[in-house]
Amino acid sequence: MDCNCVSDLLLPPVPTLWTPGLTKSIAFPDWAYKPESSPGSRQIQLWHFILELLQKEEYHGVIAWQGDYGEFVIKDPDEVARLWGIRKCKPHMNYDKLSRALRYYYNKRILHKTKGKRFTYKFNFSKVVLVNYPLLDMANSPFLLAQNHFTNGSSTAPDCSPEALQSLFPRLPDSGRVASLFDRGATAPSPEGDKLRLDAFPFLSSGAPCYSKPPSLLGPYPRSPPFDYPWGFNPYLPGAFSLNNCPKLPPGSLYPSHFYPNPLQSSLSGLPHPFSSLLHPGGDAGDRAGTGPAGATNGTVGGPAARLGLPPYPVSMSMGRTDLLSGAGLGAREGSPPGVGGLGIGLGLAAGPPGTRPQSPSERRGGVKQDPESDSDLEITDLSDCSSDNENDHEFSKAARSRSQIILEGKKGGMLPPLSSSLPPPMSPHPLKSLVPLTPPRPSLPPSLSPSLALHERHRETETLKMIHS
DNA sequence: ATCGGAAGGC
DNA sequence: GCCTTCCGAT
Repeated sequence: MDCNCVSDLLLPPVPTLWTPGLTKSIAFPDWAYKPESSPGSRQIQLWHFILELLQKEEYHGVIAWQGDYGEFVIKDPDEVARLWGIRKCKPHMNYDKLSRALRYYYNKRILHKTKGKRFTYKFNFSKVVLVNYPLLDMANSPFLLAQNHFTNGSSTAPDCSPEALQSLFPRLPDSGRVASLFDRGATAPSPEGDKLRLDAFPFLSSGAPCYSKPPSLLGPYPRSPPFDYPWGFNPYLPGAFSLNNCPKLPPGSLYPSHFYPNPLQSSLSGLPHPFSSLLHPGGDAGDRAGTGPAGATNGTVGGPAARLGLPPYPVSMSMGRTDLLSGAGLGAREGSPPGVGGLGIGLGLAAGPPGTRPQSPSERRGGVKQDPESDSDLEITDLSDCSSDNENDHEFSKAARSRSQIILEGKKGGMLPPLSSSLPPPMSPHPLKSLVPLTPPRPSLPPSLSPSLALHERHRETETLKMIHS
């Protein structure tokens, strides 16, 4: 009766942020990567899963960001339900049940329904962000200002209560207290404590303009599988993303111009130093990735947002190897060394050769693809590993598939307008502000191209850490 | 289509 | 705790 869904077993963790060239590790606390950190369950949670789908271009025909920031549309309810059913080994999952689970999130304020719009829901980013910056004192942090930003300016205040936090990460001893951020280190300088504090605040480290790596969601995945990465790089090894340990970029890979925006971005950009400086290092962030403002600014504080696949702009990337639905558990794509996707996701490679677009499940099922079997490595349709409580289980996938309809949109990707409205000035200085050393404008040249710069960064990082610890 | 109560599984 | 399943109501 065991569910041996490979999706929950084989997928490697991925680093939170991926900074081409100037690599920087922004790892969340270990517990955040563990399936057990999901309350009451060691399995993936539905909202994780939804976010996971949302960030994959190949599923944009099924589910995609649309409308307001954080708003998404389930274009193919049956298909989403099917995928969810596969993931959870629930062959009889359907949209009715899935939507019930989504409704379950209403009370938890993780999601809410966009009334009047069919199959349209909206994430409450306060929740999502909190999950990733659990130690932030949202009540006193400028981050809070970002919250109302995502609630359409209306209605309810974000649920930033410690209780709410606990509901998501009950293991947190003292969620929501920024004080704990420092107390912990001062009193019990355990490695864990240090790690927790430092990792929780990427912007305390280097002010490097990080590019957000397409997130793996707070995952159902085990976080320490032996896994071979290309170029001899394993992002999950300690220090893998430290500045003197830059992963080599695959030949021909360039930084995509479409990294994730960050729902916090506009909020943070309105903040006083250090956030603003982190967002616009050197006062010029846009030239780095050759894009507009959204291009290079989302990484540094993009950890939480990116990790969770918050609304992409303008295009999201495939999850590659970490994409269970892409068949990670069923074997890597031929021709790709294992792990290419792992980094490729950050480089926009996993989606396929340049100029190509991964075919969405809907497209595939819809007959666009002639041979549905030929790309079975991209989609898990085999439920044989799942426990079965029904003799007709094998019909499930088929039936669901036949019900699915092709829903293609003219536009690619989940286009979302960047947040344009400005936030009110911060209510109070950020508690971390005084701890962050002023950083000079950063050169735009990625350290990967400049070893001496990398050394410089390393030194700076060290200094920063010293300051924090002192 | 959407909602939420209720019961039950894990 | 987080769904899954079922179902009546709107």
